[in-house]
Amino acid sequence: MLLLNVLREQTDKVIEGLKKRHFPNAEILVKEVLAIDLRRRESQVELDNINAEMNKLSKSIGELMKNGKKEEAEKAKKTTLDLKIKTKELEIKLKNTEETLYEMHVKLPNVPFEDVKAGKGAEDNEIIKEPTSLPELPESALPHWDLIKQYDIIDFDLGIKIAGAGFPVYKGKGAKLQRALINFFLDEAEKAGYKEIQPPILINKESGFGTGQLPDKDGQMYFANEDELYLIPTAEVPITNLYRDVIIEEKDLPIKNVGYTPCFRREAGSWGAHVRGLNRLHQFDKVEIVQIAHPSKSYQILEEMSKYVQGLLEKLELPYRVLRLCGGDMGFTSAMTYDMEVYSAAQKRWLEVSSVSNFETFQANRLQLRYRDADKKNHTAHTLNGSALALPRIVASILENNQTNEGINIPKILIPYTKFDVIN
RNA sequence: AGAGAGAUGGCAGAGUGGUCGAUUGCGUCGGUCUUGAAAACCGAAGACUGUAACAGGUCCAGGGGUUCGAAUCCCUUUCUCUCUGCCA
Repeated sequence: MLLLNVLREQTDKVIEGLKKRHFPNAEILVKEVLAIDLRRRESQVELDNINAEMNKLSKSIGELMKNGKKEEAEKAKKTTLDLKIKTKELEIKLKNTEETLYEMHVKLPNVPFEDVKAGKGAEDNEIIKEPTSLPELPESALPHWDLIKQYDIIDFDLGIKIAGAGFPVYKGKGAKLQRALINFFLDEAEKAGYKEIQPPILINKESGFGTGQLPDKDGQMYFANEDELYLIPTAEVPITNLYRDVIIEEKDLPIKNVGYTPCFRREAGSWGAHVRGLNRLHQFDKVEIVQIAHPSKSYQILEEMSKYVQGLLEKLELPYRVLRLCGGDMGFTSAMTYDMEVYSAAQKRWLEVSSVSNFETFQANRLQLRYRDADKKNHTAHTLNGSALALPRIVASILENNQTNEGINIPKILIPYTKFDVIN
């Protein structure tokens, strides 16, 4: 959430930023929010003044009662009656104004960082880095949805039987490969200074709001109605919300956490022919890195996180490219995002396997996440996160890129984890 | 799930209708003393909002109510603890 005073003081910058996202009616909306905000403050001041008067009167009534001046006290009581009516009226008015303001305010996405290019969608993303050449497979090469059947390692039909489409069952070496990847990612993160967290995978409304999934993405999360809990779409939600309503000492920044969790996404309306096999699922595994950072360091940290994720892909010997998302393709809460895409040679497609973002203060404002500097002053912290990595597409590209006539070769770095070097 | 008790500042813990934003202890920070430290003593210190700055306002788990006035009384939600039941 953008702070209203930022909106007030940097109106043009905000409008310009939202235009980069091709956010419809940016200018009108921001101006309207500001107008309502002004109204809100006027009502607030009016109410404050009446409250001040009431407080004074109440105090004096107490004083009079104590001194036994009952009649005068009764007289004073009568004068409060008018004030009370006014207070009620103003409170209702203020509440309405606040609600209107909130509804509009909460719909404003984050302002992109200055380096982010304007753009409508995926076609406008900048390619920051890409391989000089792409792997080529023989004509007989199979996409992963055929390979998993051939070697009987991932079973979609069984998943459909017990849950539904998009809930695969991993079997034998398929399950072991998953487990190996998870352990590998967690070990690497630990080496890089991240602290491992195992969070709950159901979260409440407050948490959903804190990281910005609610109200923006309500409907994309599974919801356990009886208990009003959401299944997490990413570990970002519980791990970042660990720091909701927290004031961190400046010297403790940055805070680096990593967590492995299953992730659940309804993916309502986003299904199609191009999302076969492991390309899009309702449930998948992901290791997520999360940092709470000092505002002056957050972009440096974003670069570090991006490099870290690239390092993982290099260790897995997967061809990848790095994109900087344009305004229109970024998530609602992000100020700048790098996407890492792996080339899956049998599908001849780039698959997004990681998204690393700096949210600046957008989440922290919602979370009330602050840090205290040496002068004991509180400031809003910056939050960042990134997938490191999302499993299914990594599995898909390992299967496809490493296939041979004798079987699928396991990347060298993973063999100590899988304890086998080929799937056959 | 049932019965009871409770939720107050970083923590512990007072406060049961009127200068209470809140006694006190611990912890924290500053000072005196000391070569330095400890101890002792003195002092400071919540968050949010608002203003050019003051002022003012809000906050004692969340929401609602009673009252001129609520941390304090009533209703409600959530959570915690104890006992009973059930269960990985």
